[in-house]
Amino acid sequence: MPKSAASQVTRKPKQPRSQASLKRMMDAARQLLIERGGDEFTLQEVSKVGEVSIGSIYHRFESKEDLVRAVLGLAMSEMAEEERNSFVHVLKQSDNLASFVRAYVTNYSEILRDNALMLSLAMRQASGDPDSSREGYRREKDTADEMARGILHFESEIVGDAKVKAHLVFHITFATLARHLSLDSQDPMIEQQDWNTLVEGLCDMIVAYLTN
Amino acid sequence: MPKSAASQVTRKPKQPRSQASLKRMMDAARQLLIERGGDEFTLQEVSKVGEVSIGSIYHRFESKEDLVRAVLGLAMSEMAEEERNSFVHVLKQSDNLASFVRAYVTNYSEILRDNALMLSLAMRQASGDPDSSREGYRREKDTADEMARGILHFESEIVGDAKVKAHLVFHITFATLARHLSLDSQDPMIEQQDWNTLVEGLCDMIVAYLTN
Amino acid sequence: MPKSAASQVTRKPKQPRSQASLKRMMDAARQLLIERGGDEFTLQEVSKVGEVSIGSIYHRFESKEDLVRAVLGLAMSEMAEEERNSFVHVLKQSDNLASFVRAYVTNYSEILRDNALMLSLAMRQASGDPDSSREGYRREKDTADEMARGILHFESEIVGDAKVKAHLVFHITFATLARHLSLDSQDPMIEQQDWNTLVEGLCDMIVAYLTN
Amino acid sequence: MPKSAASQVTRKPKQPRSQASLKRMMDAARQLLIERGGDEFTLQEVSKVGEVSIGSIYHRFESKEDLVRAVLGLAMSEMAEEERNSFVHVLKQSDNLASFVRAYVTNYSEILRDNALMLSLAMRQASGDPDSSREGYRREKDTADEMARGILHFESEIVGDAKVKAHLVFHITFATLARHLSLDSQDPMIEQQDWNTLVEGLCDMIVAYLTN
DNA sequence: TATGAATGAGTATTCATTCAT
DNA sequence: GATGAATGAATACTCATTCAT
Repeated sequence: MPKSAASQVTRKPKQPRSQASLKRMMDAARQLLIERGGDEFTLQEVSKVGEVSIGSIYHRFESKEDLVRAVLGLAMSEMAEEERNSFVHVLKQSDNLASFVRAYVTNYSEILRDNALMLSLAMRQASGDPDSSREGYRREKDTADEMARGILHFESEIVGDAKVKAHLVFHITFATLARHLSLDSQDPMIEQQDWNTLVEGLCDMIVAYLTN
Repeated sequence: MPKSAASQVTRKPKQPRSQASLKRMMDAARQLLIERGGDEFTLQEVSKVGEVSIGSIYHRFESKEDLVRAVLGLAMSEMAEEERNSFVHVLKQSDNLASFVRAYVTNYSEILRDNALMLSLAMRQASGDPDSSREGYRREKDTADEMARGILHFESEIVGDAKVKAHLVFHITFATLARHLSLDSQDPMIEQQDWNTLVEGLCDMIVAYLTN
Repeated sequence: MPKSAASQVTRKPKQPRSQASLKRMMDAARQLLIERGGDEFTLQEVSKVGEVSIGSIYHRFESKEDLVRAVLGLAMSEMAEEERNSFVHVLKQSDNLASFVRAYVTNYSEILRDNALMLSLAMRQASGDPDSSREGYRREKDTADEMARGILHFESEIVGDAKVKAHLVFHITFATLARHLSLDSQDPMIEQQDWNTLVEGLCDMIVAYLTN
Repeated sequence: MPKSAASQVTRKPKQPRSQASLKRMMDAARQLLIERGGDEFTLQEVSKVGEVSIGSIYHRFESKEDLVRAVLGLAMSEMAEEERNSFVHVLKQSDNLASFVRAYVTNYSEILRDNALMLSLAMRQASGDPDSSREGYRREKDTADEMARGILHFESEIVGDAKVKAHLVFHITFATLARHLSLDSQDPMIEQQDWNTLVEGLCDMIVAYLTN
């Protein structure tokens, strides 16, 4: 069971009333984060939207940055959870390397797409905040390990060092998808058509690489 | 011959004195941009470092943002110029697809690495500024076209639609390299060892994709 | 009972501490307004003189202009109150039209004279600020109505349409007095001698007009 | 013949080219003064609109304020000239006091109305600028003297000290008309209907005063 | 004389954070 | 614990005026 990311930066309230207020302020912050496409909101606004006093926010978080970090961390946690669930599902249905890769990349790209805004904010946050950066790397590594484990199920089809290749594949996959999603969070991103072409090409490339 | 990017946002001064002052303010801004890793500097500082009055800055640029845009645009222009020069060189020395890809990716990754900070700033700028975004897309497309032209020199070795594959290859190359450089500009990035592994793996993947 | 003009532009604080701070900032602003003969003062100065933080000012008012508007509005309110009090007094002591007119104009001119600076500032404010303008018109109309009511006490002495004449008389009275006070707020205005002549002549003219 | 007001604050250029440039800058300033309803324009704008260099402006005027003063002074001069012309005309056609007063006030009010904006700017200018203030008083006195001379043509009809009464009449006339014009320069002023009522009432009052 | 680039002092406003109630 | 009024440092931008060319 994933531990709440918020717990890492917050005094955990025991009272239900306090838990509700913590939820309200984080929800408000998330909402504003999405609306504004960044942290260009004031704590006054969080206070208003979430119906929490500013003092309460400072009772839970040491700074505005802390609050934002917690919200993004939680979002990333939830995304990781989605990934794990999706992964189990994908693995069950795949009986060869090509179909696994295709299924995995497709699913993963959808998850990234759904979380594009929060992800890009978390990545922006990471540059410049060593803690977030480390956290991000850790999470990315977890996912990479997982994908590698999946690929290794089909080790017999792979030519060369399966482990090394698997990790490389993940990094390239993530970089490519992330870039084409997060390059810009408000534009319509890439056209659906191009997106499909990109994903398919990427899969072909991966399979070619692993099996040659 | 590439036209200075600055010319697109600036009244071009004819006087040598003015040109010098324009250069001083842009240099100062670039220096501060690098030192601070972002636009967290004041115009007072630009004024001091560049020995230009604040009024002069506003005489040339409509806003601080404009100044930053111009500096980043110029840096991107210069990088594009480097790319073009490098490309000619690379093409001359390569007599098969594998060696071209290897040489190109290696050279390109070095150029990106040298310009990592400015590039990441430009990318950050692009998200949220449609104009910069468009400009960035245009530039990326130019480079993609160029790389594709290079790959097509070895069309005979390629299996499938060379043109489509070539463009895909560029996008994946750029995404992978950019991500591993720009994700964070102040950390020591990736270790040199890992970096070499990444670049080599990427090349193998590309070649495998193109020739299968 | 007149409602404080300030209440119309300000969040009314319930706490005594806050009320005190609101009073301090308005007093400071009024003082500076008078000292400088206009709004050529900075909020830094208000902050210093009134011993209130700049933030507090912005907590109460949306802008410097708003603060000035509130101070002038309050001053005009107070002046209107003075007028009302004076009017009752004047009416009691007068037993014929001539003596009423003389008493009224004299008293009114003294009130205007005492408030000359704030009045001229409010008039300046009104030009260019529709809200203030409307407010000014309303106030002027109220006073005109009142004076007309006074004159109508002596309707039997009046030749022609008493109501119409009464309003005209007020407008001419106000214009004449205001002009000779506000034309310039720092100069020694008109000499006392001339002023007396003016007021007397004005009264004569009014009486002649009403009774012919 | 009226001496140009500008001559009092300006070095007079002998060259026709210079005269043209002086005219251009004053015209530009007048235009901007009218457009903006005040001196809220920059010398850059004067420079652009009038196609004169900023240096040229400073060659003719010591400061922006000086330029504005000159433009307003010129406008006031022209208005005075209009008044004089109108006065001669009015006097010729009038054969009794009442008709003279009526004609004079009507004409005068039209002149004021046509010059309302420049007049109100000049009055604003005067408060706070002793020189302009004195100039304004002088001009007003000239007009007062003139009107008094007119009234004295019908001395036989007047009861009391004609001279004293005449001056008072002028001041009250001017104050009333000026106030109802300049109170606000952008609003539609007073309705035409009210305006006519005001002017007629004023005339009646004056005649009643003079003949009783 | 004419030009217009350069100067830089001056100021309203924002908002994270504190702390008295 | 909760509240939200108070704090005040920090900063982009304007524009009259000067003066080198």
